[in-house]
Formats: sequence, C-alpha cells, structure tokens
Amino acid sequence: MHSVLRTIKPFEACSDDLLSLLEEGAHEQNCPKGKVLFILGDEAKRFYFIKSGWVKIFRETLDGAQAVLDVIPHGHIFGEDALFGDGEYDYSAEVVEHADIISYPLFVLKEELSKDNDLALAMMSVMARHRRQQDKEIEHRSIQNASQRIGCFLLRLAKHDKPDEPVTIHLPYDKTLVAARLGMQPETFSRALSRLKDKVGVRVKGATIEVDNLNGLIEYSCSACSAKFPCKE
Amino acid sequence: MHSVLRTIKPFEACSDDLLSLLEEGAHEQNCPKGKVLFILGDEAKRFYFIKSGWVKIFRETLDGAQAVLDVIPHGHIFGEDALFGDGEYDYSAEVVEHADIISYPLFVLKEELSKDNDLALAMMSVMARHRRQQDKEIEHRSIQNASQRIGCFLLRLAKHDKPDEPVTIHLPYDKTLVAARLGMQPETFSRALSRLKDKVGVRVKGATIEVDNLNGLIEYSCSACSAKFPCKE
DNA sequence: CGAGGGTTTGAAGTGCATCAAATAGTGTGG
DNA sequence: CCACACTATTTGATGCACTTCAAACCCTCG
Repeated sequence: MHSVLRTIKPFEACSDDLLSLLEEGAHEQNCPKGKVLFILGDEAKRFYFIKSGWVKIFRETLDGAQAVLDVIPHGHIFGEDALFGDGEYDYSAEVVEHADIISYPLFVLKEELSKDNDLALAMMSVMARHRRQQDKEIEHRSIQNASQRIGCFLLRLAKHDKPDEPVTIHLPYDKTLVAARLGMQPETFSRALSRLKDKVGVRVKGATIEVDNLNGLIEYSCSACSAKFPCKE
Repeated sequence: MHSVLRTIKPFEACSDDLLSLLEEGAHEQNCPKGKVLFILGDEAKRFYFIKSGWVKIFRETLDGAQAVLDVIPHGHIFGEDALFGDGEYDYSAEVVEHADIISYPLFVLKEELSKDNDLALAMMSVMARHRRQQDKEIEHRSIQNASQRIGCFLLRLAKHDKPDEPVTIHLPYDKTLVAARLGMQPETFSRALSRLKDKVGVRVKGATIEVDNLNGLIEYSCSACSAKFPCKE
C-alpha cells in the first residue's frame, strides 16, 4: 500500500489494510494561510496529516486572547488525540503557511487501534513523546525569560552536530508567530532578540540568524532549563 | 485479585493475572513530607500509586529554579509514562503531604500492555486525558492573571453541582505550594487572593475559603479561558 | 508606485518578582 | 501551660520584565 502515512510515526509498521482504508476515506486540500481546519469544540471526525506547510495549534478565549500550544511542520499529524475524549477537538488548528493537508477518518483509526496492539503501542509512544514536549513547554514558559526562550528555540532549529562551528538558522515562519509560539508579544520578541545580539553575539538579517558557534547560546538558554543541551527529541 | 489498582483508571478492567504480578512486585512505603521519590533522569524501574497524601511533580534547573507541573492526590498513579521513553523519568516527584505510596515494577506493566489490547486502550485514554489537562495548563499560565488562576483553582476544588449556593473550600495543601502549582510566588499568591476578596467577595480564614455563590468566580476566571465553566475533568 | 502587512522603536504603564521585615501559626521542650 | 524556635503567611517598598499603545520603518507584491 502506498500512503504518506507509512513514513511517519504511528503508522510505520501498521497493516496495509489499515492504510488502504484510511486512504479510501482520505481527503486532500490545498489550504491558504489563515484557513481554519477546526476549532476547539468541533465534533471530531477526522485527523490531519501535513504534507507541506505549517499549522498552528492553539486555544482561544471569547475575547480573542489566544495561547499557541504548538506550530507543527509537514510530516506530522494532529487531531488524532480526539479519539479518546468526548468526541470533540480540544484545541483549534489553523494553517499559518500555505499548506497541503490530507485528512483521514478517525473511526477507521479507532477501530484498528482496538484490533492491532502494535499500532496501539506505537500510538502510545507518540502520545508519550508529546507529553514530554508539553512538560518541557510548561517549564520553559515558567522559568526561562523571553531571550532564553528564543535562544532555546534557535537551538532546536540548528543542526546541533557540530556546536563549535558557525551556524546559519532560518526562522521557519514569521516573527510574529514565533513570538506567539514562545508565549510573548511581537514587540517583546524583537527586543529580546536584539538582546541576544549583545549577550551571545548572534547576527540577525531578516529571518536569517547567524552565530559563530552554539556555545554561547547553549550556556545562555540551557542554564535556565532542567534538560541538558542536546535536547531530547 | 485484591489490589488497590483495580479501582483506578487503566486497571479497572484488566486481568487478575496482571494485578497479581504487579502486587507480587509491589513495595509500600510510608513517606514523610519532603521525601523525594525520584528525580528527572533517574532510571525508571517502577511506577507509583498514591494511597494517601500528596505528591508534587516538577522539573528543576541546576540553579534551583523549579517548575511545578502538577500536585497529585491519592488514588492516582505517576511515573508510568516513563515506559515509552528512553528508560528515564522525565520529571521529579516529591512527597509534599505525608503519604503512603505503593510502587510497582514497570516491566510487568510493559509486558502486559503488549499483550492486552484493552489495557492499552485504557492507558491511551489516561494519557489523552493528561494531555488535555496540560493543554489547559499552558493556556491558563499564558492567558490568565494570578487572581484568575487562583479563582480557577478554587472552582476546580469546589463541588460545582449547585453554583448558586454558598460554598466552603479547603485548600488541600499549603499556600506556598498552591502558589507554585499555579506558577506564581507566595507573595503574589497572597496579594492575588486578597484581590479576589474585593473582586468576587470570597472570604478567607486560613486555609478555608467561603463564597456566597460561584457565579462571581466563574465570571471572573472563566472569562479568561477557552473552556466553558463546568470544566471538563 | 502604492497599499498593506510584518517588524522595529519609543514611551509609558502594569503585573509580578524580589528583598526585607513584620505577623501569625505550629510544634517542642521545659 | 508557657516560652521558644521555626515555618508559613502577610505586608511594604522597590525593581524589572513584559505589555500596551503609538508611530515609524521596511518589505513585498499587485
């Protein structure tokens, strides 16, 4: 069976039958920036795979205040966790960089999960990883200051195989969104980033950021984090 | 099979055999306040059930800054999610109110999960619930101010079946810890709580808090949250 | 070239943290 | 039962980080 899902986490070793069934109910859509895929409270019928582009996962109050939980890239799925709740999504999802999205029926996945134990184990592994990321997220937002959060974000974007060599980092989406992703205002982001220039000598040109080496960043950001540098996953 | 685990979430419908095996490797300990059960990075061999008392789940940096992820009551388990990672706990756990703790070997659970699909499904359900709580936690800490977070915390403590009647709420552990649980300093907690007195008319006597009805609190706190009042789980 | 959104900068305000000290509460030994 | 020691909590004063509001700037794209 030929399916993009085969390449990613819970589906790497699943049955061909499952993928066939999923692809049968698949629906691909080409989404412009701003397209809202679903909002918190919507009845959850499908889960989504990002073929290209970026999707913002967030929660929003009635008066428009919004907390960005994550911004996820191509090759990831979302909405699948609605399987275990009360049948509603409990966050909202919006395309933030023009994206190709494929959605699949949840019930197919649900049925297979109750038959295929290996799939269930793989799914648990995905969920557990997610949990760890969230734990870290909570820690970051409570302990690190704005500049440290940015530094940490840059480190996660950088290839960290050779920390002693110069590195060029591209911000994957616009700064306003990075700011929101890190739980701060755009103005704060701008100022905190220029504070990073002084502190650890990064050079910023638009969305491109250069550093002579990662050590300064590591010392600056990771000192305010319980994880040691080559940050797990 | 007679086991406390039978009464709680992933084990309600599991096999007697599993419980027997778990109880065989069980180890009960009477823990004074301050007892550290494990810290982030420890090799994960066991998971824990709280028979009585309270346990703080947190992450701590080298210089002592600490982010409290949760404070969990009797009848809950923790540490079980280490099953799916790299074999290490990724948070620390400390007893904060004198507790009876029973620990069980993780490998028994792990083996059973790969044989008993229903157990796996139940476990996923537990994990998904946890994820939802964390999402909400991130939202609260980014959108709500100190007083609103306290109000929300009180609402979760209150029986919310009759929101129009007077309610008495007891703080389940000391105020310093509640403050940390809500991501604020003790001083801030104290001041934010007395702001609640003015705003919604709560009365505070030590660890006891009274309100004529919950409506004021609901309006005040839930307006800064994406969830509608009778907060799910 | 001009419109509009993203980004930066400035000025001012706010909420929370921090430091310091007073007060209340709790358990201990005499 | 009291005095003491120790911790939890409150209160005050001050500082800092981040937000907010406003305006300028820059960049891209029609």
